[in-house]
Amino acid sequence: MIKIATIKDVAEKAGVSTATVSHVINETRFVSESTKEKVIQSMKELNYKPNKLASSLRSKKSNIIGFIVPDIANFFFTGIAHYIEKELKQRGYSLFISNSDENIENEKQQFEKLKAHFVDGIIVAPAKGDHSFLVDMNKENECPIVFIDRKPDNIKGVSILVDNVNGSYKAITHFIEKGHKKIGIITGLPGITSTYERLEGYKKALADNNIPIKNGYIKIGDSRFDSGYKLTKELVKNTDISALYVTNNLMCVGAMEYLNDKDITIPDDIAIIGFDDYKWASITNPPLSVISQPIKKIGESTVKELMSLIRKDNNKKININKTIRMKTKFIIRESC
Amino acid sequence: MIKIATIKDVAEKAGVSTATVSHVINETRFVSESTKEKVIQSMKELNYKPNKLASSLRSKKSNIIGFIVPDIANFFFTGIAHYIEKELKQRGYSLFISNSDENIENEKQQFEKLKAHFVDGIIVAPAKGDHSFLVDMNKENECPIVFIDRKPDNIKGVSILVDNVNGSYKAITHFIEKGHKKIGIITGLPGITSTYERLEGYKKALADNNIPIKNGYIKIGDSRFDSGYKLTKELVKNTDISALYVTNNLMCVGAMEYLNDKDITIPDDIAIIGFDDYKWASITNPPLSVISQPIKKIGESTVKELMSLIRKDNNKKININKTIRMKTKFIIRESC
DNA sequence: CTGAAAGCGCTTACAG
DNA sequence: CTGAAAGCGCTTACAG
Repeated sequence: MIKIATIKDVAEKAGVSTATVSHVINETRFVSESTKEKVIQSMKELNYKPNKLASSLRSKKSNIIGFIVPDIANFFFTGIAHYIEKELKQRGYSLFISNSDENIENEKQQFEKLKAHFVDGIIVAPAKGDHSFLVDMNKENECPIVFIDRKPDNIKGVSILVDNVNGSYKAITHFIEKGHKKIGIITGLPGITSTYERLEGYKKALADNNIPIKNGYIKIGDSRFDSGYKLTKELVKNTDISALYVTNNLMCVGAMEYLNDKDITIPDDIAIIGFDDYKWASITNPPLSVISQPIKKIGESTVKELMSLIRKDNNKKININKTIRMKTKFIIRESC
Repeated sequence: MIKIATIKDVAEKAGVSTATVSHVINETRFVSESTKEKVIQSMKELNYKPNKLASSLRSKKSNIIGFIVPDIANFFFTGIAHYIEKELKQRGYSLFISNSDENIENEKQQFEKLKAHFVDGIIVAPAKGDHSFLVDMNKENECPIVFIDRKPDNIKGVSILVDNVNGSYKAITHFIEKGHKKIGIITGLPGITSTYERLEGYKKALADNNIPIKNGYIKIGDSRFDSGYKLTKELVKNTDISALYVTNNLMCVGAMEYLNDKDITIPDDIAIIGFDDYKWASITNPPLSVISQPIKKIGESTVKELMSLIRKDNNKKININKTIRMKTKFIIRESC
């Protein structure tokens, strides 16, 4: 274990002060060419790497952005993460992703950990639950936050969401146009804005077409594969639905698996529309129609908003309340 | 922006030294009940949260583990990440995931960033390229590393891999038993051990069955959807294969999409076997046969090995060289 | 054009 | 049983 070089070592070797070394590294004040050269030379010889931790401790900046996802195994979030990371990199930031597992306690811990490391901003798809801890946090230690996919109740902030109501509306209207009247829905976790909104769109489309809303057709899932399977089974056994709308990708796979298992033909016996598009949605049996979210645009827009928050001075940030809605697209394949 | 409480504030309020507060927090030496109570009370009143950054700077420990994945949008890695995070959490660690995008320069940067934040260990699926920077890094600043999925050339360390050769062997043998002799393969990125090994298994199975290896049947991909599509097209147009083995999940989706697009029936016209199992592999047209990796076990085993490295004293770590091979499973569905 | 020095918020030998 | 103080490796007003 060789001693690792510090800024002091570099300063001594170059015969300058640590201040000068620091300014050479960060380009934070003018340094004459000749001393600059000496410093750079010394850094090379010592193989010096600035310790970011110490630097963050002092400057309260890290060039790191945190992204708290509710499910690291959900393609939707990792797809967005991919684009966020790309955008961030261009601007000199790194992205650290962590997984709350849809648990507000985990999420809170991760917020604290991230803040303790002086991340310059946090992107979060908030789990269900009371987020009032955020206002306390931000009182003490301002850190820009952007909400994504959903937003917490009663908390101001900027959110990048999708036109969930309209997305559902398009799907259900399509079913109706095809003659369906008995349309089931499997929603995501309750207590999340996107769940609520997607259900709203379903109800609105039915109401606008004078089709009564039947509670038996509405199933509340947990966004995982298994509940998609199980709830589809319940709908098939207990109701006479001819169409099914599943508002989350993993549950939709579960739904299709059940229908395939039971040799229920899609779309002839039951038509189906899912949420979120993926490469594999084209090769399912039959190819799946979906309401698709613009993950690239979501990623880009998220970074853009975050950057503008980071650049603003602290006083202005607290009261920003802004919701951006991105457009969903209805991709019709063969399942409906 | 309220002033955030520090350990000094707590110490003053409680009428003790910062040393005592620190020891109460970390339980690092005995503190009498009465003073302990005073300290805890003061912490509560001030809503004190220890600054982990400062603590890490001093103690060189963070309770954070870094995970560098080569593709954040690949279900295989995020599936593993899910289990790693779960295991780590039980042991009091947090997981920060970052994405190298199969680029060694990115990976190196992320290593540095992670180390600069005194992560207690790093898990990495190394990108293609020269990893000698790792030995320099570890000379200066020892940090346990576990390699996963692949391992870098000429670098000692512990690796959690899968029996790739055998996995391929099983797939190809199955094809041969079904009467196939013209078997194509699409591999992942060159320069990665798993790619090499999976190709080896393919060649070995052919050789053991006295089937000549034809270079025209071997296509080198880049692990992404598009190359799966494109290379399948090339194989179909330029060769007479009756079976296709795709050694990566995203490329396999591309391959199936091409075959479906061209109405080439699976498995009658061309049989297909993929790598990695997913929920959606059961609902493709037809359901996909795959060589499945035990992602849960991989995650668990990775954390176990990492923990034992963290606990060992530094001198012993450097020379550890150990490879663990997990078993793949051949899941036969209807595509072969 | 550059330096001396305080300070970020902790931990930890040393001392009693 | 506890404290005074050095120090982790940086940044940054202040001063000249």
